[in-house]
Amino acid sequence: MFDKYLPSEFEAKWRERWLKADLFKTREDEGRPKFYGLEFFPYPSGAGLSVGHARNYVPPDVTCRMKFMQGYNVLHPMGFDAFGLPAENEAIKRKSHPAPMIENYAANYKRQMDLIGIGFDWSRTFKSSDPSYYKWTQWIFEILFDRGLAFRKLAAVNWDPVDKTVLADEEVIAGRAERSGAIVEKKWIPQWYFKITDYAQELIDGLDTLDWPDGIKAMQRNWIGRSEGCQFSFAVAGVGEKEVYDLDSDHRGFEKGLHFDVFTTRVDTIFGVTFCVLAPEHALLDLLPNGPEDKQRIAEYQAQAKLLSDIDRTAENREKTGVFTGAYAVHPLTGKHIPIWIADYVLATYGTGGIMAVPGHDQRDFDFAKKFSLAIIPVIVGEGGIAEVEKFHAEGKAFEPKEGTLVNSSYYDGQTVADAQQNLGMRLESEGIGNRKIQYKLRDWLISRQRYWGCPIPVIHTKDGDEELVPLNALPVELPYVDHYEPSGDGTSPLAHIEEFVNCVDSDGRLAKRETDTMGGFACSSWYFLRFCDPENYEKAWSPESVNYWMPVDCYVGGAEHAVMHLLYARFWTRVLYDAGFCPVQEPFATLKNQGQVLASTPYRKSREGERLEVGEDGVLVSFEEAKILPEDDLTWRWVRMSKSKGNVVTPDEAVESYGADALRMYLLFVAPFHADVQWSNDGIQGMVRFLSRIFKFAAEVGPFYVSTWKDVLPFEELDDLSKKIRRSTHQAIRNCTNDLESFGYNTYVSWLMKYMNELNDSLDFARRRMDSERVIVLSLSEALETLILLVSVGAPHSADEIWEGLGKEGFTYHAQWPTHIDELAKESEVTIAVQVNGKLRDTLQVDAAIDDEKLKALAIASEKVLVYTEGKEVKKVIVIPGRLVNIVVAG
RNA sequence: GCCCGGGUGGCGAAAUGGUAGACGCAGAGGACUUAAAAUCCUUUGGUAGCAAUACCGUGAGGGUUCGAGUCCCUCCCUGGGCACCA
Repeated sequence: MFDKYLPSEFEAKWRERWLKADLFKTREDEGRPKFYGLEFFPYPSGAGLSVGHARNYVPPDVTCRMKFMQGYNVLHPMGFDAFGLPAENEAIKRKSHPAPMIENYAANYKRQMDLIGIGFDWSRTFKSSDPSYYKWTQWIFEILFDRGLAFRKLAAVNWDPVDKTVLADEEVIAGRAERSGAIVEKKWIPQWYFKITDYAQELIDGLDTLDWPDGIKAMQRNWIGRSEGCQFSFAVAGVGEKEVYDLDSDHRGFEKGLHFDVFTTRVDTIFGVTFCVLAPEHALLDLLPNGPEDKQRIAEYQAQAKLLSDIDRTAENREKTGVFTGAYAVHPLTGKHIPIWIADYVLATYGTGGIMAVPGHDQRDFDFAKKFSLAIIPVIVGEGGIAEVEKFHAEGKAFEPKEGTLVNSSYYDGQTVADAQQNLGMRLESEGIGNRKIQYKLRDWLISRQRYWGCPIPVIHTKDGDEELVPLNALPVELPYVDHYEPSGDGTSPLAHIEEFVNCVDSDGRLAKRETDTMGGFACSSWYFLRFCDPENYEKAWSPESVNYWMPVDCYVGGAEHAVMHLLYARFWTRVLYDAGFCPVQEPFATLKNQGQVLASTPYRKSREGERLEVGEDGVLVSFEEAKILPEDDLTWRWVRMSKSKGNVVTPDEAVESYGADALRMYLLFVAPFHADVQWSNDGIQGMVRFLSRIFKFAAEVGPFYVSTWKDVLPFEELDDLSKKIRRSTHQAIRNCTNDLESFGYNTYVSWLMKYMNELNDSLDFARRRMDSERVIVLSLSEALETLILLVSVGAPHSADEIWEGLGKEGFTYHAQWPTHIDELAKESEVTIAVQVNGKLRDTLQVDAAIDDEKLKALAIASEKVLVYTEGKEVKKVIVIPGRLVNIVVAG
C-alpha cells in the first residue's frame, strides 16, 4: 500500500476495473427503495468539459454513490442534447456535418466524465439526435397536436438575422439574440407553437408541491406573470352605441356597436380614465369612424412602429410616441366621450392590445398625457390627501399607491382601493360590461426553427391546405443526411430545398408536401428524463412499468440559467403526458438544486473610441497573451463564467494530470457551498493532495494491524479511554458526514472528514505503542480505518478502492454497506459549558455530559471569574441550556 | 421600477436563537535536511498588555430577547432574473 496519494499510480486502473465490472449498471432489485439522480442534459461542445462542468457532476455522483451503498436502486444516467443551433453553427464553421462532429464531442465528454470518476450507467446513454430517440420526440409532438396543443399560425416572430432563424421569447435578451447577440428583427412567418398558455395556472400551482430553490420558483411565477383584474368593453362613440346614462339613473340599455376590450388590474381607478390607447397593430383601427386625415396619420404611425426593433422600442427612458385616432370611446360608467389614441407603449401581444389610461395613477399614462396635453384626474388619495397627489404630479410622477381612498369617483368616493376593486368588479359583471379576469404574461411556446439540425416536425401539408400527422408506423421522419444545410435566410428551412424530403403523399395517396421546419432543441430536452427509464424500448417511448418505478427524478441538478426555459417546458410536457395517460407524475423533478458557477479570472481592456460593446459589457475581452503586453491601467481582470469563447476554460484533464481525480473531486466539493459561485484557482487543491496523503499514511500504518472481523469482536462497553475516544470520533464522523450529504452539505462533509482524520492522527500518537498488546485499541482502529475509507469512498473513490484492496478486501467499496452510527458511541462524555453573565461570556467549564441542571447552575455561580461580575448584585434569573451554556442574569 | 439571492478574518468558508470564525488556503516561527521540496510541530480577527486578561468585532442604524451572524423594521452595497405586461 502506498503511504501517500499517488494518483497516477492507481486512478486509471480503478476506472478500468469499474468499467469491466459494470459497476454502475442500474440495479432494479425488488424490495429496495429507488433513487433517480439526474443532471441537466448537456450539449457536448467542442471545448470539452471545464472544471465548472465537473462541479456540476461530482456532487450528485457523491450522493448517488452513497444512496447505492445505503441499499437504494440508483438510476444515474447521462446522455447528450445533440440537436440545435450551437452544433449546427459550429459544423458550418468547420465545414463538416454536425452528426459525426457531435459524435466526437460526445465521446470526449464521456471520456472526461469517466476521467473524474463519475458513476454513470452508460448502458442507458443516447443522443437527442439519434433517430431511435427523436422518433419519440415526434410521437410526443403528435400527442400535443391531437390534443390541440400544437398549432400553426402566422405571426410576427423574433428573427435572428445572424443565425437566420426564429427564436423563442425566452431566447431573446433585451432585444438581442441570446446566442448570436444580433439585434432581433420582426418577421411574419407561419410558425408552429405549443399551447403552453393552456397550462399557465397549473404550472403556477404545481410549484407549491416542489422542493426547488425559491429563486427558481419565483422566476417561473414571474415569467408566467399572473395578474388578476377586470376586462371590459369601451363602445366607440358614434357607431351604434346607445346613448349613455349617468350614474344615478338606473336605466341600463347598453347596446354594443363597435367596441374594444381593455384589461386592467386597477379597476378602482376607472373614474380617472381620460383617454384610451390601442396598440398600433390593433384590428379595430381600420374600422374607426374618423376622417381620411386621421387614417393617414394612423397609417404613418403604424409604418413607423413596424420599422422599430424591439430593442429600440423598449429602450430605456424612451419618449412616449403616439397619435390621436380622431375617434372617441364612451366611458362605460360616466358616459363621457374620451379620445382614442394609438401608441407603441401598448403591446398587441399582451391582454387585449388596448388599455384604459389613468394618467393620474400610472406613470406611463402620465408621461403620455403630459406629452400630448391630455386631462389628468386624480381619483386615489393616500394619507397626504389631494395635496400629496398634486405634489407627485408637479414632480412629474404619477401617484401609484397600493392602498388609499377613492375621490372624484361618484358614489365610490371614500371607499378603499380594495373595496372599490371588489365593488366595481361586481358592478361591471352585473351590468354585462365586463368581467373579472386573470391575465398571464406567458405566451405560447414557439417551436419552429428554420434550420437543418433539429428534430423534423412530423406533419404533412395536403393539397387542400390541411395538416396531417405522419402515422406512427412511419415515424421517425428522418432527417436527410445532406452536404449542404446552410440556412437560406429567406425564412424557409434548408429542408425545403431538398425535394426527396419535401415531396410525399398524404393519407389518401395524393401528392403532398412535408413540413420542413424543425423543432427547437428545447423540445428534445423536455422528455429525456422519461426515456432514461427505458432507453432501449423500440416498441414504445417507454414502458409504463419503467416510469411508474423510476419517476419522478428524486434529485435534479443543474444551473439556474434554465429557470424559465428547459425547466418550464419539461414541466409542461410532463403534465401533457400525464393528462394523456402516459406518465404517472405531473411534476418530473421532485427536488431541484442549482450548483454555483465556476468563474475564471479573465482579462478585459477599456474600450477604444467608437468601439461597439457587447450587451452588458463595459470592456472588451482580450486573450491572456494580449493581456501580458497591455499596459496595466488599460486592463481589468474580471470573474466571469468559463467558456470557450472567453478562452478562460480550465479543463478537468489539466487538474487531473497535476493533482489527480480524487483531489479535484474533493476540492470541488470542499471549495464552497454547492449553490455558491466559485472563483477558480489552483491554490486550494494542494490542500486536498495533503489530506488524501494523510489518509494513505494512516492506512499504511494501521493497515498491518487491521482486523477485518472487528465488528464481531469489538466490545460495546468496557472500553478504555483511548478506544472510547477513537470510537467516538468514528461515530460522530459517520453521523455528521451522512447528515450533511443528505442535505447537500458537501463542503462540510469534507470538513468533517478532515476533522475525523485529525482526531485519528492524534489518537494514533497515543495508540502507537499500545497496538502490539492491546487488542481493543487495534479493533477500534480497525473500525476507524474501515469507516474512514467508506466515508471517503464517495468523494475519493479511486483512493478508497486502492486502500480497500491494500487491506486485503475483495471487490469495490461501492459494494460495501454505508456505515451507520450508534448514538451511544457518538456521545461526548465531557462537555464544555459556556458561562455568561448578562449574555457576556465570562468563563467556560469542563463538566461531565450527564451533569444535572442544578449542579451545573451551582458550579457556574461559584466560578471565580463569574463572581467578579456578580459580587454584591442580585441574581435575577439563571438560564441553563443543557450541554451548552449557563447565563446568569444580574441586576444593575 | 418589480421579484429573488448575498454581504462574517488576508482568502474560501462554518455556526437547530446559545462559547462567532469549525474545516481549509495563505502567512509567520520552528524541527528534519549540506540545501531545497515534501513532511511534521507551533502560531495567526482587531486594539491594549510581558502576561493573566480586558475591550471591540458578522455592511449601517434601530427593535424583540436572559442571549441575535441567525428573528423583525429602515437603509446602504452587491450578484441575478423580469421589465412600457396595463
